[in-house]
Amino acid sequence: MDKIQRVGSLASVKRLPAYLRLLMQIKEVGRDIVSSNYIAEKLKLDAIQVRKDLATTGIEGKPKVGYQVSALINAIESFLGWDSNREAFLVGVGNLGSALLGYEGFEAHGMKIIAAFDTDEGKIGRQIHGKNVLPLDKLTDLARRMNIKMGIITVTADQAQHVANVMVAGGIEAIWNFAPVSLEVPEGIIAQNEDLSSGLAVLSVKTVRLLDS
Amino acid sequence: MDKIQRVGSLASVKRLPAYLRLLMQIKEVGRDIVSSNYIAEKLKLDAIQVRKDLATTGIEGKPKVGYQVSALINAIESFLGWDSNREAFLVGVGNLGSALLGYEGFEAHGMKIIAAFDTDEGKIGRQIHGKNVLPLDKLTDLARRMNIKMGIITVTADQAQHVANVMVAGGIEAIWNFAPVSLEVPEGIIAQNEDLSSGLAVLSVKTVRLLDS
DNA sequence: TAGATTGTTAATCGATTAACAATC
DNA sequence: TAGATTGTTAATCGATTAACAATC
Repeated sequence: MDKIQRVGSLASVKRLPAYLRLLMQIKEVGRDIVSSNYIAEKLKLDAIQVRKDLATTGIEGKPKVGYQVSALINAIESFLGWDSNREAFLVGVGNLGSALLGYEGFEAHGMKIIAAFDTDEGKIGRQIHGKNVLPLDKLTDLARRMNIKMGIITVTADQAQHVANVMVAGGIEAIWNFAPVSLEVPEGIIAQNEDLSSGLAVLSVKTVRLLDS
Repeated sequence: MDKIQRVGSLASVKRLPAYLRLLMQIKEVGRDIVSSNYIAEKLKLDAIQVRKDLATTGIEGKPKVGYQVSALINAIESFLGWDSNREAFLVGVGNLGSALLGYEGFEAHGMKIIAAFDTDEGKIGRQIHGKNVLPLDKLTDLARRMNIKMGIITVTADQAQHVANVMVAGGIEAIWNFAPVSLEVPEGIIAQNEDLSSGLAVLSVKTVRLLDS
């Protein structure tokens, strides 16, 4: 486990989706071979860094030639697990939750949201972007019966921990959390916090500093 | 400029919103003083790191006592520029764009979305979460006249660069980009990319590795 | 072969963590 | 005063960048 963790830094993993997108475009155009230099230039990264990042996926390029585009795509998708198809439940059908339900790109990322949950009677029973909205208290049982392993949380901060508990009770092992709280989850459960305000903070600071100078 | 950049790492800045949220809660409860240890415990961070992070905002605590909650809140808000009120334009009234238009928390972050733009005739002229949807080709002129300095991009990847160009032409200086592309912007313009697929990649890798072991 | 490109090993840089002095 | 807490200086760790060897 430790060895696997060490292979490929977290920062590398975060850049992989950008590589993947670029490679898809390159493939679309019909090119078979690509160099780290080309990728670096397009994504405004360092070529050495590109090679290091790609190496984490296990792919090998050919000196003087470059990387084979489709092999690279496969390697990245496989490394990320995006070639499989994991089913997910989403909880919290507010603005953001609805937006995620409507986003069609997730299937290309190996994830399919198959149902949504909420506690609001006005939302339960409706369909949003073709997905049924079910009562939250059905989640635990359904997740167990359908063997769902992934959950997405788009409720408010004060409800998020409760929702996480419900998910864990249902056997969900990976939680993508958009609520601005850090969740308490048992050992072995993975929680990834997606905090939009962090990004806004960075932008704000850069803006403030720019205007200062 | 270099000196200012060095003060406070990017990683520190990203954690500041979490401190701010916790401090708001603490203030709500009526507590006036807080220690770095308490904050660290609540947010599952290291106390030394908390003190380092807080120091970047310029605040000083008192040995043996701790930090004054309201002073800390003010310091963080001021450091981030969240005590001011910047007006922003949003472009791309799809699922995500609509969600952001409906998010009421931005005003607490010093940002107010005052209008939305799109190229879809079916959306132009409508209101979404109380905000008018205007034609994109009005943006440049309006941004100039209203002195708007911040833009949010929630269009698809292929449209994002064009929208960025339009924003820059309108005098917008800070762009919060949710499209999965890295934007080309002139010197002096700040573009912050918010790439959700990076987060999903991290979660995916952790999941894959977990299931492997 | 020569040149271009990969991949590895070493050096640098930045961020986190540790040790400890300062102080209310 | 003594103990608790901040703040600073040093050490460690991880990630990026540089140098260079390997190779098609």
